[in-house]
Amino acid sequence: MIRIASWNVNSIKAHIGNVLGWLRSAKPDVVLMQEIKTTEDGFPRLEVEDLGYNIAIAGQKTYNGVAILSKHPLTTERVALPGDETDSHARYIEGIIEVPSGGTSAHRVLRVASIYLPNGNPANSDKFPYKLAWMDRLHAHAAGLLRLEEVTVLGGDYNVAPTDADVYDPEGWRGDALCRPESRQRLRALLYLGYVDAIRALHAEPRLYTFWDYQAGCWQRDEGLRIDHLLLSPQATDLLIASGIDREPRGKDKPSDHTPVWCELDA
DNA sequence: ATGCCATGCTCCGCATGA
Repeated sequence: MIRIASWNVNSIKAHIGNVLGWLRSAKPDVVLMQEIKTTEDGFPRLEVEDLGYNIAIAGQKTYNGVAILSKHPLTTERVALPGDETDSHARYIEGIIEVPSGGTSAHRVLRVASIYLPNGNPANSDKFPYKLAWMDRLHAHAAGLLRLEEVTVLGGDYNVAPTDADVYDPEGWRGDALCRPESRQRLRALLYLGYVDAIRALHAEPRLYTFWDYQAGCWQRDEGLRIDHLLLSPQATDLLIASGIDREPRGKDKPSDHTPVWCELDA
């Protein structure tokens, strides 16, 4: 059994206490982390390694930045999404994890990516076409990964609420880049390739959110959005046992505005 | 209609976020 989580921590340095506390209690085997907001030299590597994690980082000063944490051996495959050499944002890192299987020296290969998809707001600015182009690049790369027929998890902050059921106030968010039809169409296109949303595969209940704005008491009113996702390849979907959203970190003092989403694979 | 709150840096006002 392997537990894989994705969490936008909104600055690893500002929230390291909450992150370490959650790692200790939730004990995920793999963490796909977004918005670390630091270069590799500013990442609190020793504190995380002390909890038994290997670390792979694609860092950036001030903004963005993604990482992979793994209790099992981890190899970095790429630190950028292919398709645009001029894109300097640290929004993608992909790695290979060797998961021990059985009592022998055999292992199963797990491929994971930590994704921080562009927000895209305001939707009438050049940030929106950047988001859509980024999603097109992700589609092309994700299609290539499917041809490998591996156990693959593409997890992260997709900055897209798939349907109105994933938004507390669909009408109010209608024109937002997180909910625009162009964004949702591209997220659906990833699913049509063959990837499965680990939450929706197992949960039909309403008000499943992963993000609550800091403002206007959104957390206290449970006014959130589901924008963090774990997309599973068919080979990973075959192993899917459980999934969920861990709301506890969002209720702590000085929290990230996102909370972890997780799944368990029978691997 | 706007700000609300929070992050980091050209660090006390700004850009960015969702």
